[in-house]
Amino acid sequence: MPRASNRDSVLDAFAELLAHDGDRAATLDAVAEKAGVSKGGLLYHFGTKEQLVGGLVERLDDLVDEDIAQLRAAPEGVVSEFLRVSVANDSPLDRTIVALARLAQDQRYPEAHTALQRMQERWRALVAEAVTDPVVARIVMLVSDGLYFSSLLDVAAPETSREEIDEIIAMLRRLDTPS
Amino acid sequence: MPRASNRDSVLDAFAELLAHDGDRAATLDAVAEKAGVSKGGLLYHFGTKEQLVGGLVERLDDLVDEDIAQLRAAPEGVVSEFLRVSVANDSPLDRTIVALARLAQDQRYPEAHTALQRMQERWRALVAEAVTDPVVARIVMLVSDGLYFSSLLDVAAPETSREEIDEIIAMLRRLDTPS
DNA sequence: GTCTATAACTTGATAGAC
DNA sequence: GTCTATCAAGTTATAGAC
Repeated sequence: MPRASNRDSVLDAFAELLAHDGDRAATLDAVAEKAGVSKGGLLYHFGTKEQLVGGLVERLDDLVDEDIAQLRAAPEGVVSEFLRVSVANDSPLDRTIVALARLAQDQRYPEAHTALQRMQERWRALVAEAVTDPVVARIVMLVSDGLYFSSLLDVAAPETSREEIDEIIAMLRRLDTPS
Repeated sequence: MPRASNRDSVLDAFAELLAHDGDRAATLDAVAEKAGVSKGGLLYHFGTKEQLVGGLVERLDDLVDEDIAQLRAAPEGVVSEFLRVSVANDSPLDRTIVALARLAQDQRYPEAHTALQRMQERWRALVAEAVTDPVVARIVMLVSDGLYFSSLLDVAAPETSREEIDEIIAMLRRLDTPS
């Protein structure tokens, strides 16, 4: 598999425009310009906008594969790592999630919606394995969703700091292992 | 103040299209048709789309006033009522929040963004009053955000039921009053 | 593989009749 | 207050040269 191709740059530009400037800013013109190709050049790689979305969906699936593996291997435990990654950090995974979340709110791109559902379900199953109390597991998922809500709208309470996340993790862990 | 005017129907139609079908579906044409007026008629009441957004922002502010009063008066306590209301129930407030959340992701409507921030800050202050532990307060806000994230994307784990919310509330309450 | 040019359509907004 | 045109700008997509 070749790397850093023009195709990849187009996908990068698409994701970044979506995540940073919103759905409406991510026009084919804007994506082409940001990627440094012409619109015709873009449309050679992705014949329609839907195929562009499809490319992003593929990328999400791959990044989630990596993420799940990383969560399983985390020495501190699945929940801690899961919540730490959930706080917006502008990683490739983060950007891809926000980009697809923007698209998922447009009824024209159901694949974006189902891709996010797939991801959510994989996370849910993993957290359910790692946590004893199902209510705690639910809270963990909702806190993670809340963190993504924040990066989607940039509106939730003054961004969650690393220390706050640590405190939240500690409290939820205490909650799952009743003394 | 007159009620059920054409102006109100236009605002209803706008909110419903935004919340149910997304940003792109809420065109002036679609809003006018759903409200049962012509586009010219719509534009008599709201001269630009920005004024239409402004109307929704006003409505949110009013509904949040009511909501805050209701939370303060809740016999079961602020947190319980707050989280119960946060789960999607298609109330006027709920619909208005989702509608403005959709708009807030478009850089053309900063008022939508600031209106949601105002709301969030009022809720945050109220919850901070009612809860002893600041970490618990933060979790409460994030769980609420998570619930709205779910109704925004219709993607989070199989919708939260009334019973689940009750269990979550009970657990968070226990957490705030250490034995 | 990449480009320019342009077609076909949609959207927000204006003009002016009633 | 409400309506019917109509316009100007922007968007996806196609055609065809290089």
